[in-house]
Amino acid sequence: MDEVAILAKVSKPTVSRALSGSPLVNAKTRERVLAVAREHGYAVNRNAQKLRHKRTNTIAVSIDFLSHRQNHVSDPFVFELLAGVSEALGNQNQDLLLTAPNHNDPDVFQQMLLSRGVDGFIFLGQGHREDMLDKFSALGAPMVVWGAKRKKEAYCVIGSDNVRGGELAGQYLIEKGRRNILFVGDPSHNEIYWRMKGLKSSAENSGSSIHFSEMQLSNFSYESAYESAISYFSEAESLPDGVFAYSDTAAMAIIHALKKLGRRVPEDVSVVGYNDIPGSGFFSPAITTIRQETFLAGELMVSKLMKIIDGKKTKSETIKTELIIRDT
Amino acid sequence: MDEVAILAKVSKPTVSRALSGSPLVNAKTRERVLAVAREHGYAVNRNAQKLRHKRTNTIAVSIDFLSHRQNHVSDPFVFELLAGVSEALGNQNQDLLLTAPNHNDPDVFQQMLLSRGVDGFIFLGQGHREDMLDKFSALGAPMVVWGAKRKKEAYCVIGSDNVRGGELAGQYLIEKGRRNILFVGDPSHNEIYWRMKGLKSSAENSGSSIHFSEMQLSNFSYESAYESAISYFSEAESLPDGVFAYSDTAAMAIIHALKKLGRRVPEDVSVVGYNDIPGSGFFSPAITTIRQETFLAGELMVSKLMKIIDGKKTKSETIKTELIIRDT
DNA sequence: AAAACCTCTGAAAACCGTTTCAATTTGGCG
DNA sequence: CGCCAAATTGAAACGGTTTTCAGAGGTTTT
Repeated sequence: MDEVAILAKVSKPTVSRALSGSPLVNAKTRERVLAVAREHGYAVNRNAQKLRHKRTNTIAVSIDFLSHRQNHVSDPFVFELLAGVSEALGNQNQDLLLTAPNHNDPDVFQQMLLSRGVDGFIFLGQGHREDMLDKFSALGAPMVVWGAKRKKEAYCVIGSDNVRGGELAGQYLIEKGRRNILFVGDPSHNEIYWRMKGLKSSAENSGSSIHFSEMQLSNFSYESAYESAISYFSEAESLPDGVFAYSDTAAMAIIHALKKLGRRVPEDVSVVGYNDIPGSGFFSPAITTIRQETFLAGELMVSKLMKIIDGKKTKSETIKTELIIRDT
Repeated sequence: MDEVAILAKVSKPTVSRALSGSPLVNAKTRERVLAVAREHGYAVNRNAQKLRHKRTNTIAVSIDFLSHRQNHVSDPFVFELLAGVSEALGNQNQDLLLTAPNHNDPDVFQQMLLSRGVDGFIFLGQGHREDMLDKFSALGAPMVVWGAKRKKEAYCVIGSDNVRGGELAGQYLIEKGRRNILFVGDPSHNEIYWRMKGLKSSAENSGSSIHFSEMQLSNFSYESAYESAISYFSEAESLPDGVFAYSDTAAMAIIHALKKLGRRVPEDVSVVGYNDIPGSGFFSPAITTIRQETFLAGELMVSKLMKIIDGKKTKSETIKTELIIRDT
C-alpha cells in the first residue's frame, strides 16, 4: 500500500480511504489511486483488514457431515441447504468456512470464535449435538441452527414445521385408506421426533382406528436402512400398508425393501418421505413427500445470523412446509 | 497476549513461543504460560498470525455449483467429492473456504489470492470454465482441478479415467448383446467428451456392427433431462437397446423416460450410469455404473495442492475407475 | 581461571492495513 | 478583506502476532 501511495503521490491513509470507498476522499484523487492500484495489481491484505477491524466477514458452516469412512452418507437435502446458505452468504459478501466433518467439540468452535477466525456459525442439522449447541450458545456465540425448535429457546432455530409435516403425511395416508401405519426414523433426533408426533396426532384425530408402529433407524445409509427394514419386516406380525419415513432417502430404501418382499408400492403400500430431494419425483414409484423451502431457508438463516452478529434480537422461525403428492 | 505475558511473568515473544510449541522455551515456563492461557480463555488471533506468516492455511474450494434459482441441481457426486476434500483438509489443519456459487470470474479468484485470503484452490469440476482455469493457472495460482486431463498440462488435474470408464460401459453393453447404443450427455464438457470417446472406441473394437447415436443434454436437472429424453425418443427412428449416460442422475431420468415410453429396463434396454452415487443401487432398476473413488480423490487433491503450495512439482493423476454391475 | 558454548529470554522491528486527530486548503459570507 | 465552516489530507498510533538479534546466565572445555 505504501508503494501505491507513493506512485499516486498521496499518503497511505488516503489510499486506504480511496480503496474502501470512503467519502472523505476527493473524486479525482480516488481515480488516481484506483488507476495505480489496478495497474500494479494491488489488492488490500484481507488479514490486515480483519486484524484491524476485528471482524472477519466469515461465517462457519457446520454440517452434520458424515464421512464415507463411517459408512455414512449425507442427505442430498443438506446439500440443498448448503447451496442456499452459500448463495445467501455470497450476496452479503460473507465468506463461508466449511468446518471439518469431525469437529463436534464445543471447544473447537469456541476456539474459532475466540481466535477471530469467524464471526458466527450456522449449524446445518442438530443431529445428536444438542448438548453441544446448548453449551456453545450459552457462551454467547452468534449462531443459527437448522433443526427443530426446543422447549426453551436457547438459540435461533430455523426449520420446517415438523409437527405439521407429520400431520400432512398422516392425513394423506389416512385418506388413502391406510390403517396400518409405520413410522421410520430415529426419534432421538428432535426434528424426527416431532414428525412422528405429528403423524400420531393426525392418526388420533382421524376418527378411524389406526394401528401404529415404529421402526428405529439409526446410523443412516441406504444399505443399513435397507437391511434394517428387511429384518424389521421379517419379524413383524404384519406388513404396514402405509409408511411415513423421516426422509426421502429413507423412503427410497424402505420402498426397495418392500418391493423385495413382494409388496407393490403404491398399490399395496403408500409411502411418504420428507424433504423433496432432487430426483424424488423420478424414483419409481415417484415419492410423495413433504417439501421445505430450502432456498429461502438459507437466506433466512443468513439474515438472522447477520442480525445476531450486529447485536440485534431475532426469533426462531418456521419454514413453509407442504405436502407434494405423487401418486403415479 | 500482552496480558498473558504479564500474568505468566514472561515477555510476549515467550508466550508466542510457548503456545506455538517452539523448542526454544523452557518446559516449566511453557507450562506456566499454557496454564495462564487456558485459565483466561486466551486464543491466539488467527488474523494476526496470518498477517505475520503470509500464509493463511485456507484453501478455497469452488464447486460448479448450480443454484436452485437457475433450476440447476448439483450432482450428489460433487457432494461426495466435497466430503472427501473436507476431511482431507481437516486432517492437514487447513480451513476450507467454500466460494460463492456465482464466482466464476478469474479476477475474483485472483483477488482472493492477492489479498491473501487463501493459499490455493481446488476446483471441483471443470464445467465450462476451462478458459478461466487456464488463465488463472497461467497467473501462477496454486490449484488442483477435478476433471479430465487436457492436451497440454496447464494445471494439475485429478479425475477418473474417463476413456476407460466409457470403454467399460461399452464393453458391458456389448456383452449384453446391445447393438443400438445411445450416449447421453453434453460432450462440450471435457470429461463427458472422453467418456463418449471411450464408449465409441469399445464399439469399434468389438467386431460387431453397432449403431451409435448421441443425445445432447445441456443444462442438467432431472426434469429437463427427462423432457429432453421424451422429446428425443419421440423423434428418433428407433429406441436404443443400450444407453450410457454421463452420470447416474442422468441415467435415472433416462430410465424414467424409457419406462414412460413402455420400455422395460433392464429387460429391453440396458442403462449404464457414472459415479455410483449413494442410492444408485436402490433405484429400480438398480443402476449399473462406473465408480470413482471419491474419497481417495479428495485426499489426493489435497496432498497435491499442498505440494504445489510448498513450491514442489506434481503431475496430474487418474483415479481408480471400475464398473459396478447391477443386473437385478 | 579464561574461553567457548548452550539455553533461555526479551527488546525492537516487521507484517499491512485503518483510525484518530490535527493541519492545511478551499469556499462562502458579511 | 477577515472570519468560519467544510473538504481534504497526512502523521502517528494501533490491532496482535512472529522473528531477528542481542544478551544474560549457566556449563563445559582447555
